[in-house]
Amino acid sequence: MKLATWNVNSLKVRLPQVLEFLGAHRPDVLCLQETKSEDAKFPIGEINAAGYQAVYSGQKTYNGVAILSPQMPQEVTMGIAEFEDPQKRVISALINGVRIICVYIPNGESVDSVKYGYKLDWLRRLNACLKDELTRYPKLAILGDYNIAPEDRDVHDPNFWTGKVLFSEPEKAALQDIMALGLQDSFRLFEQPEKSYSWWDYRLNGFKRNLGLRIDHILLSAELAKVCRSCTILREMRAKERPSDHAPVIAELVF
DNA sequence: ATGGCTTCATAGTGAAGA
Repeated sequence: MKLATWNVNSLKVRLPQVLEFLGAHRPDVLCLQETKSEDAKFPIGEINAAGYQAVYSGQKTYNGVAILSPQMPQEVTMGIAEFEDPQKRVISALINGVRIICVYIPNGESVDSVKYGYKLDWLRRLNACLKDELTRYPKLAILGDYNIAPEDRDVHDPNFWTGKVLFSEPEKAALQDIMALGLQDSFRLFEQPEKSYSWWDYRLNGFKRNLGLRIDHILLSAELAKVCRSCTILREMRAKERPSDHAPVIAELVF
């Protein structure tokens, strides 16, 4: 079973690349973030024509998440339980007996921004929600754009990024608290190339100079980590014409 | 080594992303 995640930075703009990706990799699950698409404008026809079903929760201009699968997703829920949030950042579903949670964690803007406080509060609420999901679904995968680089090796210049948003201690601690629920970073279950990142700034030739951060993750419950055989960042998608600033990440599970 | 892209909503600029 192949599980993938990709922040597409506008599904409307990236739809041709998404369809190409589905054809090339045939994932069983593809989680999308930053669709920036109202539900009424979601390109369901093109996705169905590619052999995929989709569930989605979007809004105009900002945010927006979706789960694509050849099978119709079951037990679909939107958002975080018991948390009223107008921003469309979470969608969950059961696919093939695996609970899939697609997340677009807030960016935070900067550590002195009100959005940073929202991000930390949001992470606490996600933690509580995941704790509950784990009790109900031992086979749990949380995929998405976390907007947090977990360790020094996930950042092109740790000195530059120390204390900055995406790499500040409270953010890293919040991610560790989530992993302490019993979740593993699938990417680090395997040997990986040095300087592996999933996002590169559009500015300053960030991709060509590999000035990146690894902020897109696939976290797996113990039961799924046991059967995970690979996890790969598909950086070639970032090298295409008119790319998203994020590359997809894909993990393979063998039951 | 972050003002220096890209996208969206709009009709010339501004917000937001990371």
